[in-house]
Amino acid sequence: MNTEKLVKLDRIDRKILEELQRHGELSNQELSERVGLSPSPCSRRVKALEEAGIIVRRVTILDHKKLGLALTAIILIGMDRHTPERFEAFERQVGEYPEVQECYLITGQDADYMLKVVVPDMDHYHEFLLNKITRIQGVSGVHSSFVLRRVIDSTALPLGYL
Amino acid sequence: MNTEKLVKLDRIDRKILEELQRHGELSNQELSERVGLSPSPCSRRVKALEEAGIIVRRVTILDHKKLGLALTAIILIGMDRHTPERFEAFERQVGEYPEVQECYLITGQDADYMLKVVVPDMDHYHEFLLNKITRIQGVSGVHSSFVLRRVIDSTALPLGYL
DNA sequence: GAAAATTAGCAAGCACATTGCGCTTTATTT
DNA sequence: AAATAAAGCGCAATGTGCTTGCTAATTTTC
Repeated sequence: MNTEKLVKLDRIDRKILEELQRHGELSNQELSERVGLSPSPCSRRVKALEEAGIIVRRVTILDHKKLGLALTAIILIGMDRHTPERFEAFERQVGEYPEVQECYLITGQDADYMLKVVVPDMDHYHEFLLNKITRIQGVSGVHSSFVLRRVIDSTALPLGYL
Repeated sequence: MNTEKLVKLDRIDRKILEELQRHGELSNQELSERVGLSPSPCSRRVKALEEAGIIVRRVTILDHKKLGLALTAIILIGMDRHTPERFEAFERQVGEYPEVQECYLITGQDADYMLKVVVPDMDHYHEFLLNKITRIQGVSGVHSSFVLRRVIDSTALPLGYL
């Protein structure tokens, strides 16, 4: 199984992860200084963390407003029937839409899925909802909320529990 | 103002952003090949995109399961009074908690804030809710949902609208 | 259609990442 | 507790990739 949480992380590994999850642009040289190591063992540790699958990938965060993507919506979706076929079809379809940044199957009586969707404006959102979401088989209830302000928008995990 | 959406992006810029927002680890050399450019102008374009603020930052995505952070919760929170003081205090407090990955002020009658929270397990979640969230002045309603499965978990923006 | 400005490509210099190796430190075993 | 084994750090060298100046070509503007 892939459940190899046997990977032991010491204090320096945690420091490396803490730095990298916020500053992915750091050079190995600067990273090594921040964690109190010389470049070579630092490079080796990062490589090991990648191979262990703890470091999954690197991404670049873009400014949505400057790209004309001003509207972020949170959509709660309920399904009519809770069958595997319904869920599979929904997930396959939703995966085709680049507007969907996040899609989670969640607990709760109100909804089955929570989506985070990014579009230029309300017109485009309306169109997205009508032509894409509500057309998917099995979607029975849809509740939209809109993001007024991004108080916290991070990808960092809490490493204090390790 | 910072509302300089006057930044003109041609086809190559869009290609660069499309690649980088999914593959932040790409070397400039490989990126230049993918977008059909030689290394030097590619490097210059990336630098320009950074200086224009379109590229905000680079981050590293970690595997939460391998780090023993198996529980992700979606929390909808309602406030008793909709005063600026209440909101400011709430946001300041929430910003102190590393478990909170996302916090949005949202529209809707059911809730004022939506939070995405990452913790090791249900025990820790319970503790987090009791000792941290419900202790914040003004929090009146709290509704928790838990992520059963991550269907889509991306940071990529839809660049097709540009 | 001509001039100006922007941008690509080349080459060189430079910085950085990486690998091998000896040494120190930590862990293990008797 | 001593000796041996194992893991990890740092140094130095090599190789790769990034970046900057300059010329040529392309695109844009008047």
